[in-house]
Amino acid sequence: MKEQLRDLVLQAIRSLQHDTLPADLEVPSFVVERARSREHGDFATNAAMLLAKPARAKPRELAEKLVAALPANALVAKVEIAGPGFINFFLAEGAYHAEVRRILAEGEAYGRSASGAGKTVGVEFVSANPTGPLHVGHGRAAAIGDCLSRLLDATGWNVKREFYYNDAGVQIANLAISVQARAKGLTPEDAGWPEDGYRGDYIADVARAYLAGESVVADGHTVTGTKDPENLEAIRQFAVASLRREQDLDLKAFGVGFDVYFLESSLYGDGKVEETVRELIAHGHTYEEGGALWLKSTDFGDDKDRVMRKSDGTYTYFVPDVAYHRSKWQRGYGRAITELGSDHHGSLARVRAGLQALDCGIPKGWPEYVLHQMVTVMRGGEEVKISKRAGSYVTLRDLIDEAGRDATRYFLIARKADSQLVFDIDLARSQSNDNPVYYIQYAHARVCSVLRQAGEKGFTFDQHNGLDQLARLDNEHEQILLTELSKYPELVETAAANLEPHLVASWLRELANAFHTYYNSHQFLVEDKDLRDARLALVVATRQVLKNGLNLLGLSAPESM
RNA sequence: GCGCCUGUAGCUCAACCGGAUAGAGCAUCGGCCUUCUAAGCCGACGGUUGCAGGUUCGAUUCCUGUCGGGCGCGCCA
Repeated sequence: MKEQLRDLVLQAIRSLQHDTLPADLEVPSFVVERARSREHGDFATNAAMLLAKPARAKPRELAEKLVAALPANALVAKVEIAGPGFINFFLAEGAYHAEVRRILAEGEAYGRSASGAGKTVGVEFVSANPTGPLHVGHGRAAAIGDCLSRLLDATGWNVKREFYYNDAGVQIANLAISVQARAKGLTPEDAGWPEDGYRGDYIADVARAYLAGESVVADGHTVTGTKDPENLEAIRQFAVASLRREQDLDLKAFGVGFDVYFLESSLYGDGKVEETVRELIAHGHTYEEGGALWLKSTDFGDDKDRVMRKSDGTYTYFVPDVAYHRSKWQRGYGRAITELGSDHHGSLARVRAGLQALDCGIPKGWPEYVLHQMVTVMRGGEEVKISKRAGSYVTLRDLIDEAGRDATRYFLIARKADSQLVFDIDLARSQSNDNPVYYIQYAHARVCSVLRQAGEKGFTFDQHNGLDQLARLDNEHEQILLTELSKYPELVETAAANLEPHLVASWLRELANAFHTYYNSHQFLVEDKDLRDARLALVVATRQVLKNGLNLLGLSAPESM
């Protein structure tokens, strides 16, 4: 709808171009947007106000001319000029009726578009190292990354979800030592416990399984415990596999999966790290100082130069980071999105600088970053910091077990990524009207219930007739619901373009509200067959859009509650 | 000290990347169930958008300064 109106305005501008408007006019970036109030019609454009200056005319007079030049279109019933020079469009009823037909015809595909044109986008998120269970922050990352992926998929992108992890570095060595200590019967309270050892109970579980000779399947291969507490390498492999598997189980319970699991060690194994370093040197963006190799990242917008190779010969972590992103580029990700906790935002400028220094055609703003702020968990008005299993932090598993998958996902996605988030466990687990998740799902379940009731009352829903009778939908609540439904495609487009999945959450609430209000003021299962079919058509279309929206957030659409 | 994010109703948050009278939920108060699930609906109350300037037809949105909160500033990852 919006696009069609935009085209009309554009045509009007063009037709005025040699007359009222200068011929060499650069058409300003006017917007067509939803009117806030119904008095202002359905859509409004600010075109006249933006053109007023180049045309040296008064906005309202220019608006008059634009309106006169507007081509006729079946969509538009009435056009008005208001305020400082807004042009308000009142749509024909038929425009909304057509939208209902479209919803029922397209079903799950309603709201999908082809704007991504099948191009590939890599979305990296979570990327937790296998040193412990996933925490709330990872949960937020998982929810955001997964919903972003769904949004991009819905707008025609070929999405590759990617999880990158370090299976060989300092942290992993520390993990192995910790498990070994447990295997030898030490506890974190004992004198011989490793200095920076991981103290959570899960370490003891891994040690126990290792000593029992259990087998673990993770990322497609099987690792069996050798039972030998002295074999640190065997312990490392077993521990990494155990924790990877645990994380995968948590992610699966959360409804999140990946296309690619990328191991940092593979970058060393296949020489990609060395290759990246050679490239950087070859392009002259490095220098040696103090026995270390530096990248002149300040040439590319970083605030200081960075050490690549320490004087002990090993690389700093950001080198494999650059090599990894280079690999994404080489694998054909013309677009890449990296979702990170904002505590890592320091790496952003560094990685981009490294990629620019490679001089291999990577665009400046590549990859795009989506950063999320911290999550604090509250219960009974107090902050929760501890989980039994992990010790020092609240795990994603804790939340899923307590509040359920849907509520957890909803609460982690419903806020803008760059604002801090308070996760209220009491609210998330309350099965009451306090909880927005159930509010939305309830709307879906209610439609299902109405259809069941229809059957019990001996009514059969004739959808074809209903679509023919849509003109019978003439009350205010029906108008509001029709309008709300038609916003869905625009919403998906906007949320995807801005990388803001929270917009879907808040809009779904509005749609549910429009439905509940309608439900409370009108009976759907009336004796008048034509009216009944028309209302059922509207309500079934609402159910479809609710379902599509819930699906974008990875939430279930229950048929009864 | 420097950089990034942030400040909107008592609380938790929106506001379609400059638009018209800044919107929801929770909380508080008051209404609506012999009728499709009340996990619902309706109404009331609640605001100098942290503060001060600037840019223009118009600012919660952009710019500058300032105050408060978070995070980051290693030859750690």
